[in-house]
Amino acid sequence: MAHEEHKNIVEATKANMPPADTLFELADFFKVFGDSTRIRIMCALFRQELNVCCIADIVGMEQSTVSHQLRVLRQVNLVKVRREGKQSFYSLEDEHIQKIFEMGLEHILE
Amino acid sequence: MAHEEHKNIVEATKANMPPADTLFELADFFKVFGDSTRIRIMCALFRQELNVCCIADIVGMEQSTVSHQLRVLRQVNLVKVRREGKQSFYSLEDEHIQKIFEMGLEHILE
DNA sequence: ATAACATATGAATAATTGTTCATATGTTCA
DNA sequence: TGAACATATGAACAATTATTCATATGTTAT
Repeated sequence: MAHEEHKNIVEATKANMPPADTLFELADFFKVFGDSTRIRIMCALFRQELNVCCIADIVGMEQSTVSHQLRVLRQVNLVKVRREGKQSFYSLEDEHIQKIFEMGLEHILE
Repeated sequence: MAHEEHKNIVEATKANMPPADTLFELADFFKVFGDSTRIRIMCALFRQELNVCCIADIVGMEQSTVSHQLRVLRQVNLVKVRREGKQSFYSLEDEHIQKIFEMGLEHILE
């Protein structure tokens, strides 16, 4: 490839990309979907809100593990908490989640 | 919460979830989106196919790094290669990618 | 055949991250 | 107040992973 042409393509492409920090944020967001424990937690929450020990039972992991991961999910606004007495009920925060899930499933089931 | 009720919710939720291995696959798929270098590579490929050194220039990383990450993207069928002489031209394999991107952006820009 | 170029790959390193154990915090009820 | 329960959190460890350097492979043109 000619040197000039290369340069042009590079510059034009760069100019059309979202700002770098947006893309970093985006990667951080998807990172949250990249763990099977978190995926299973979100999936469990599709039907209804659940408290922590139910979630732990469903995904078959320690309560502590689940608590840690719920914090991660909360930090990126994917789930929210509702405190009721001793229990914390978690639910999905965002309707994008189900759509993102579906797209991912469509891809891997091809 | 009563012990019985807990058990019922747990069982009902488990029964309605996709099989565990599907969810593991799903997590592995999203893991690929969870790295900013790969995100930037995919983003660069939205406009047109590109060869490896163009991509390296655009994302500002070593050719080697980009090659490694392109392999990852190829392994999960997110990009494909077309060889032309000395060069390898990469392009997006799947139209889901742009939609998944958009959903992620919608979420973080809220 | 050899030089020049483009890409791929293996090994090593550094950094990130998921899980667990132990324990702290917070809530309810006797 | 104290016991029992639900959840959160800190520290430690193991495992994964992204990047780089060095080099191998493959292609073109002289």
